[in-house]
Amino acid sequence: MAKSPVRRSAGLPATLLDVARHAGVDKSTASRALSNPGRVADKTAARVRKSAGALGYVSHGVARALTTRRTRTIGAVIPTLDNAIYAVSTHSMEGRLQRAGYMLFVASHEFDLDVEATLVEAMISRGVDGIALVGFEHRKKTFELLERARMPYVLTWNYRPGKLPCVGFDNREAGILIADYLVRLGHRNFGVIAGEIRGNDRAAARLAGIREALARARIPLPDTSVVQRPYSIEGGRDGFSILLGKQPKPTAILCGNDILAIGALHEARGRHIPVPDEVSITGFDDTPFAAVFEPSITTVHFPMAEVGVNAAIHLLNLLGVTDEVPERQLPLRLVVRDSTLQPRRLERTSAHSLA
Amino acid sequence: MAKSPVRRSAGLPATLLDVARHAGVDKSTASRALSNPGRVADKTAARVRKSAGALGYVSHGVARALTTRRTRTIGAVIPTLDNAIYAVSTHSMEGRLQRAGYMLFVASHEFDLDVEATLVEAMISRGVDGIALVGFEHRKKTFELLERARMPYVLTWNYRPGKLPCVGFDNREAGILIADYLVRLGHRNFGVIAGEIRGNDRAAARLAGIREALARARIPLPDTSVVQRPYSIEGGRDGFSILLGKQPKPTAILCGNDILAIGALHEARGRHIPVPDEVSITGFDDTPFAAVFEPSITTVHFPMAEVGVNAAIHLLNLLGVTDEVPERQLPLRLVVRDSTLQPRRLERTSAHSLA
DNA sequence: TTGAAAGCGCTAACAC
DNA sequence: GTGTTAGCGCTTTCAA
Repeated sequence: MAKSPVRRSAGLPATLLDVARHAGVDKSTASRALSNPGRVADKTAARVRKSAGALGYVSHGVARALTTRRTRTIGAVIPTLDNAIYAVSTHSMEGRLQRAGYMLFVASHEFDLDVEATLVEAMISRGVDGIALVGFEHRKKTFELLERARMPYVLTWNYRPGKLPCVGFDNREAGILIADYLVRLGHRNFGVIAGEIRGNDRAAARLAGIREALARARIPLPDTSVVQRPYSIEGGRDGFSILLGKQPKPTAILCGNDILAIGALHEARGRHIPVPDEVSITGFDDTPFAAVFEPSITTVHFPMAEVGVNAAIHLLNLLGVTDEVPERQLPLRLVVRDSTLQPRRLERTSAHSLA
Repeated sequence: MAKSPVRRSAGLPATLLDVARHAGVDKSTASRALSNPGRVADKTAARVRKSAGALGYVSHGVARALTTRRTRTIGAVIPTLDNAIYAVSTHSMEGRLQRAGYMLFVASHEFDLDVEATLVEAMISRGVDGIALVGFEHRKKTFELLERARMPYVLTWNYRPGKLPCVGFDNREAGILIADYLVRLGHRNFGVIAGEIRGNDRAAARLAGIREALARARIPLPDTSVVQRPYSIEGGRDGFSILLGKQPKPTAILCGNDILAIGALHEARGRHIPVPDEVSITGFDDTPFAAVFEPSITTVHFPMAEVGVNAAIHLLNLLGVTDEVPERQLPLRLVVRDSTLQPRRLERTSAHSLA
């Protein structure tokens, strides 16, 4: 007898060779029968399938990948899953990939771009067919790794016209959108509770957009009116307290996302500061909670799920797996709710002028 | 010249052979130098490392996995990432695995256990070293796949004494905890907005716990007082509307999670039904929002992050990567907040009896 | 301490 | 339509 007889007797998982022997064919035929049934006689294919079933054969993707140079695996390197926007976009991305037979690695770097580079290397090493990153800003090393490995990749949650492989929207525009709105309402004193900007070019761009809109309206935004806090309710609370201590008091506080806004709103409630009457508060993201919080939160709607789906499509397209063309620039929408209003002073002024 | 000279010239990623040639050693030496430096002369090791750096060598994990039969990869098959509890536990799990040099596959089955089985097979096929599943209930096929592959696995978000490889808590107890609390407050008419029970044994166990607690107190819970809705704000709103239409009106509504509770609370606010005065509402999970919602929500605290971390430890332990011993049974805690109160009728009754 | 050789399980030419 | 053969890139005995 040759080397290993039917090794399943040893309790080891069945290999293609076991299946082939069981079906009385060569392993190459078994291979074809399983993954390319068209190139094999129907009867043979059926017999092989039956043997595979009988032996509980599960293909050894690692070995297959070594020859095909495809793992049917994508890597998503994200800041964190502990924030709804990345959780939701990663979820929708995975859903689309799953439909295409791809599996997704997910790894978080907690906004540390050096860790990100390490993770990208770890994914390349594991043979992923493509990689999704968040944002435009990455270490030089990250890009080098990607290039050297000729790795298809897509940058998400941000968009810029051109041939950059990205799927998202213009974050600066999002900042302008909401700041403009407040300016038009008549606000002149602003505070900003930014999330962490380091390692987060989207947040930085949003802040830049806010600055730009205010500058155009000749409204100053001193650095002391911009506080950076972690994206948490606590962060929003802190930020609010600090900004409310400034003179002149801001009549509008822009928060880096809805969580921060909720924290700010909660702190305002605790201090019996009426929102929006005394101060307007805004968020970003438009998470489901923004609509049901009391007061409901004015925010910018980000198409979280669409980011993920289109990132998946972009990658699958690059891999030649789909002809579907990704929507690369996704729509942004200002959602006006109850947490914003004209500043009081303005009302008084109007009242005066009317009197 | 042998077969391929320095193939990097072809633009292909460097292989170990390229590194070896560049360093003037055999590839087996290069291999040792890179992954087992102790078994190689320091000078040689240094030279190999330098060559690897110069060529931008990234190890081909797929090929390595074929020989070592280890991919340093874990699979997490979860219901969805679109729910904070799974997002957070998956996040913490990934964090712990990352520290140990493991990478995580994440795949969602949207509460469909047949899909789950497919995903488990896909992961086994990709050679994961271990798998984390959510809950105890799985298709027979899922367990067969796991056994046949001799795959280390852990069941999360649930706990039962014994040697079952699980990390979580007793969901039935969670249900009892909160139902008992409401019973002690004096409630006698209950409504339940359960999340989807199918394919979710945790939710089913929670509901069973609620039923058990009520039965012990001889309080009926007709099937019409239990509605199943998707875990969403909308679901909570719907459920609330339906239950409020019943006679007798429930004085307490238990929701399957905080999201449903928020939906119910929002609907109550829309209908000007005061909570907790007219109806008490509870959740499960204790997500950060439960504390800041108005009214703040009475709920059961689930240690989401701990579930993930300990699942990771459990798996790493099974793989012999760590000696750390996982906490398998995690603590549960009733968190009483402002969305619950004694039922009004009881107040009146007491008033009467006092008069 | 290093090199030579075998082989992990699979696919893909290439013959027949 | 099916079998034969040669690797994919790495680790790992086994010798030297």
